[in-house]
Parts: sequence; structure tokens; C-alpha cells
Amino acid sequence: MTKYKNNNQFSFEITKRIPGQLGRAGIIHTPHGDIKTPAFITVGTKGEVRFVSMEDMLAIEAQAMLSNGYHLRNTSYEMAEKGGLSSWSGWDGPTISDSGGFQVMSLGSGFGKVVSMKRENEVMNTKQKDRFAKVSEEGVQFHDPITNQEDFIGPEESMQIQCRIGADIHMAYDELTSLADDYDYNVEALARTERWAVRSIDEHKIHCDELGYHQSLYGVLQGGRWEDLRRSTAAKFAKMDFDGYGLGGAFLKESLGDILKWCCEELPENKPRHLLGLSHPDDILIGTQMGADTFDCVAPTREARHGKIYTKHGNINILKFADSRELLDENCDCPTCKAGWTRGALRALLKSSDQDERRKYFNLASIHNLRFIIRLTQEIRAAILNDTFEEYKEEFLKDYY
RNA sequence: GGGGGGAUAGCGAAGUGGCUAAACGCGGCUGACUGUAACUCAGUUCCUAACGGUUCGACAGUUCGACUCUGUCUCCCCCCA
Repeated sequence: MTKYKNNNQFSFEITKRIPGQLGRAGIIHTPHGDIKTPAFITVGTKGEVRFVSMEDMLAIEAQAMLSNGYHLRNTSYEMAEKGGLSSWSGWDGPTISDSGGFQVMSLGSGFGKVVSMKRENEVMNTKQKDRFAKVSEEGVQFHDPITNQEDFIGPEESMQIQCRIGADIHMAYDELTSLADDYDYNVEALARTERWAVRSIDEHKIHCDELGYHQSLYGVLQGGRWEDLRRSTAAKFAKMDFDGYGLGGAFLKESLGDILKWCCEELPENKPRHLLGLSHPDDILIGTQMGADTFDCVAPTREARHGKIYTKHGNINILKFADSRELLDENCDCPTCKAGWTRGALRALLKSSDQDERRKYFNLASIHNLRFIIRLTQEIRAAILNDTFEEYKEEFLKDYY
């Protein structure tokens, strides 16, 4: 197996804490550079952020990229040959790979559903026979309906894939439950995720020994919305040999803060925590306050593609701004706004019948939304360092909502 | 002048006696979207808040009943002179 870049060890330092809170600003050191936290990690599922170039990534001050083990299961061999995700993709900064645990839910019980945070009562799990991911103790049987490819991926396979991908930070294999799953199912799934965590560590160690150096591994916490499950699993994971922790789950918005608090109170303070899959501004603010250091999410890019644009005074739907000569957001420092693109012009690109024009819109809108969220995390960090987190949070939320 | 085809909601287009306020597509309007099966998805789109009302170029018929059949008219397209 190819050797990956490994000129310095993974480590985490806390620069400053939010007084009286679990939150902090810090720096994660990785073989491909530092991540100043809190930080938003852009999602490049298949090794690139949709409609966003590596030059754009630098322009919006993205610090790191998260890719997906399941979606890269085939490509991972080629990545290994080329020296890993970083050299394969052209993204020279820190990288994270997800285990594919999310796909256990998104292609399984939650297939065809929105991963909603506010409609618990409407959510029903997808029927067993309609799922493309079926869970057992050993792992998950995936069926790709487009290629008809069958994959069995358990913790061992996920670690093998991730070690081939060679990101700086790997995620243990987990099962994300859906909001429709009850307490009993969560107990069962959590116990399985805990066993998978042990198997992930063991398998991961084998590959690191073969490589001759350590690749970082985060344990991923589940447990749904139940305090006893969250605390007990966090306490167990705290004693395990992980380099950091992923905070996972399908969260109801109003319970996010509590759940993070339960987890982070049990976790060791000196290891970084990544809140998986969330990035709306209120989520990042509460997440940071409750102890999360990094975030990743598809929302900024997906919502951009769907016409939702982030502004300091809330979100707008670009379709409602035909002929508007306003910028997307006043005083925005993103490349799109700095280049003078107006809402009307961008709307015209989105509505164009020309594919290239639509793609241009996707690019311009995506980098605007990404920059908005990245800037938010930068401002939060600055506020923590200045001891003004509470004031910043209050003011931001007042403008935004 | 002769022959043929056609006129359906903002547009395009089904429907050829009752189950049709009228399929479907586009456009419009709402709303979703959080570790990307997502350039996607859901709802709505004659008038009315609703009860209900008025429709399928126009008028006149046939029929218990017409967007669907008949006649006349208006307009559009094609072919032959």
C-alpha cells in the first residue's frame, strides 16, 4: 500500500474556552495542515464539492473537506495508488472521511425521506423491502439500484475503504437511527454501534500498523434523543482509544443543545468533536456552545442549488428576485458578491435553459452559501477569543431570524 | 376558386356522448431540504374565503345528457389552381 503524507502527528489544542460553557476555540493539527476551530468542513462526498473548484475552496477560506467512504468504495483503490484523497482530489488541506454510517439510514430506514429535524410525528421508516441498506450484526448489505452493485460493508470493510482513501481523519462505523425509531430500537442499534466501534478500532489498528504510522480515528456517538443512552455511550467511548469524536444522530432542532451537552459532558475535553451533518447557523451556534469543534453539512450547497441563498438577515429564495439589482448579501466577502453578481442576474442563470448557465449559477450560489457559513465559524472563533461569544450569538440570531 | 386539417385553462397538448373543472408537460406561485440516490422533492395554478358558479373559437340545433354529434359563422395552417 502506498505511503501517505505524514509529516506531523494529529493533535488538538484548546486555545480558549467560552466561560461557563462546554464550547471552545482551538486548533486541530493534521498531516495536511491545521484546522482552526470552530470550523465548517465542506462536504465533497465523492472527493470534490459539487460545482465548487479547488480554487473556489481557497477563495472562500475552506479549511478542510469531508468525503464519503460508501460513495468512494470503488474509487478508493485508485485513490490509494495515487497517494490518497488529498493528492487524488487536488485538495491539499486536511481531509476527513465518513464511514458510510449515514448511508445505513439514508439508504435504509430513511430512504426516500427527508432527514428532517422538525417533523418527528410525520416520519415513518421505509418498509424493509424498499430499503437499499439492510442492517445485521455483522454489518450492512447495500444494494445500488443504478449499477446493481451489491456491497457488504461492516466496520472492517469501512476501515479498509477509509484507509485506502487515506484522509487525515477517519470515522468509526456507526448506525444512525431515524427519528421514527423508538427507544427499544435505539437501545439495540446503539449496542451494535458500540460493538462496531470496537471492531473499527481493531481493524483500523491493523492497517495503521501495516502503514507504519497512525491515521486518526474518531468514534461516532449515537443514542437518539435519550439522555441515558447518550451519556452511557459517551462515557464508554471516552475510555476508548479514539483521537476524537463524531457526534451523530438525527436531531430534533429543539433537543440538539441538550443532546450535545449530555455527550460532551462525558467526553474528554482534550479531544476534538465533530458534529456530523449540521450547519444551519443556529445549529452551529448552539453546537459550538455545547462543545462541538467542527461541522459538516450538505445544506449550504444543496440549498444553494435549490435557490435558497443565505444572507445576514435570513434566507432568501432567489426565484423571487427577477430583475433585482441587489447583491445576494450586502457587505458579503464571497467571490460571487465581490464580483458584483446581482440577484436578478443569478436568478436568470438558474432559470436558463442552457445547462452551462445553470451550472454557473450552482457554482456562484454554492460558494456564496459556503462562504457565509465559513465566515460564521470564523466570526464565532474570533468572538470566543475576544470573550464576546454570547453577544455575538445574540446579535447574529437577532439579525438572522 | 378547389381540397384538406385545426381552434381545449397563461402556453403546449390529451380527451371524441354521461365516471370531465377537464389527463399530462411547461411556465407561475407556495413550501421543503442538515455526515448528498437531491441541477431534487411536495403542494398549488378557470372564478369564489366558502357554499357554489362559469367553461373547451361563436351562435343555433340533436339528445334525458355535448369538450365530444349536426348546421352556419369567425379565425389559423397545409395542398392544388
